[in-house]
Amino acid sequence: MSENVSFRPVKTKRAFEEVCDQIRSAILSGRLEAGDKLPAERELAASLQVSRATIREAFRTLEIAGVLSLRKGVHGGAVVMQGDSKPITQTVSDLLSLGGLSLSDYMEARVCLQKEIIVLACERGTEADFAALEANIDATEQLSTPIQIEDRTAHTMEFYAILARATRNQAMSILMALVTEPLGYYIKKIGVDRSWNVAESRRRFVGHLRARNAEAAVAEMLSHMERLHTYMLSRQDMDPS
Amino acid sequence: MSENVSFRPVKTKRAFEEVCDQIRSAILSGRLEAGDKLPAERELAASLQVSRATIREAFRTLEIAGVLSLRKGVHGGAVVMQGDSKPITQTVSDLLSLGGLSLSDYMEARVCLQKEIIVLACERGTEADFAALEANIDATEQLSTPIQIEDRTAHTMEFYAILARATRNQAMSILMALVTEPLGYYIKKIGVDRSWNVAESRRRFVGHLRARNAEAAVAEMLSHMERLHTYMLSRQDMDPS
DNA sequence: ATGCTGTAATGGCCTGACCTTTATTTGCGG
DNA sequence: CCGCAAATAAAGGTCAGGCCATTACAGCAT
Repeated sequence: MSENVSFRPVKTKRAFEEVCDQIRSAILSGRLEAGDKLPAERELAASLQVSRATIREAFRTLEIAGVLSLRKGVHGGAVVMQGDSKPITQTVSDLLSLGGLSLSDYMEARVCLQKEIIVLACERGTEADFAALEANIDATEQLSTPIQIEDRTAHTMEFYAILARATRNQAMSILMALVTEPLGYYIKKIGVDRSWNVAESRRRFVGHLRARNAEAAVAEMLSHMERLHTYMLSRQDMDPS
Repeated sequence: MSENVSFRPVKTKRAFEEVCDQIRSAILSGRLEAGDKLPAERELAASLQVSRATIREAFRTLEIAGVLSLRKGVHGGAVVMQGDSKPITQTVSDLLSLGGLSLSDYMEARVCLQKEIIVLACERGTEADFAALEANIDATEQLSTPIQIEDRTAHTMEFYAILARATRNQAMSILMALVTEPLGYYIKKIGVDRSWNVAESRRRFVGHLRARNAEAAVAEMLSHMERLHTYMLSRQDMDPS
């Protein structure tokens, strides 16, 4: 049974990682919670007997992970954040730009997830949600000039965020953000399909939601996604122009 | 129309963020790609006219994000990684421990996602996939002592990873990892339900997959998840003992 | 009250040094 | 000539100490 002895990979832990772990475990154990302020860099460095640079690298790590927020000035410092889903989308964006994910896989996953979200949104969405969706469509329609493409993209992403919020499930919102965020990346890369007005499709979509007709809403979304996918595939090997 | 002027939030960009952006845009534009090695810290510091500490903070940021890998020693340095989904799961873990996500929301999202994955796995899974799942079940069954709980958890997570791989969609694998990873967190926190043998349920599940019977597989998974959810709810306010 | 100014605390950044790890090169002995 | 050990060099990891920029607040003047 000598194979059964569980060796674990050698990892010479770097000092700043040790600091990270201590802070993370303090949060896990409840000794620290959202809103709490950590000691100043200089104090922590002294009490943990490491240099300030090490503390800073640890803080940086936790800041990027969305665990801490660093503020300057007197009475500033490192405070424990509420959970934040932004770091996740940055990570997904990195994954895409590194080619770890193909367009087809991404689109398929997006469709699958949205199907589930639509079903939940149909069950639980309120009139306020639907009105917010329509207001978003109206606002998006106003932004038609090429210069406003960034604002327009932001609005489109907001549309999906509102839809996800209608599920009343925060995990769904995070997953939706995850699969929506790459949109910005692709739009920057290959532009938008200006030959088609999506507002009309979205209005029909919201209509189906309001009628609690999940099947029709899914179908509407599917046709939109297929069109989008085709367009993207046709341009994915082109340079941004 | 003075409201239409698009002000943007003041963000005094920190030096290390500027460095990060330059590296990221180098990757985006293709001037850097997976496997490439960046200049040494001291060189980069000189050429960007910032201090080495700033370069290090930038590298740290990108390392946490899974973009770079730092290696010591001569001929070490920062190399651009392939896309890696590990950083994402760490982020999700942080989100959970910060209370940004409730158990119920998490479980519901997990069920929704797995439904879609099961459908795809039923369509595309090969006999090799099913055999791998069964081998995993066998291996998990061997690990029954309390001491082996960590290995057991690892095997369980591997089970879901294999299942996701059967979809032949990498995005699905990432999403699956995302919703599976918190399992380890919860198991550490509230322990496992030892009163029930999951192996049997999993074997039935694989049987349904092999028969390409997605409906039955989903039903089997649902009953497992409901049991798990009930158990977790009943213990989520207890201390780990 | 209002508004300005000074001051202290804190993160952001810099310089320069030394330690640790790692791969190569050197050199000695067989 | 070969092989292994010791020296070397290059790179990340850490440390120490300092200055700058930002911020909040107290106290003063209007």
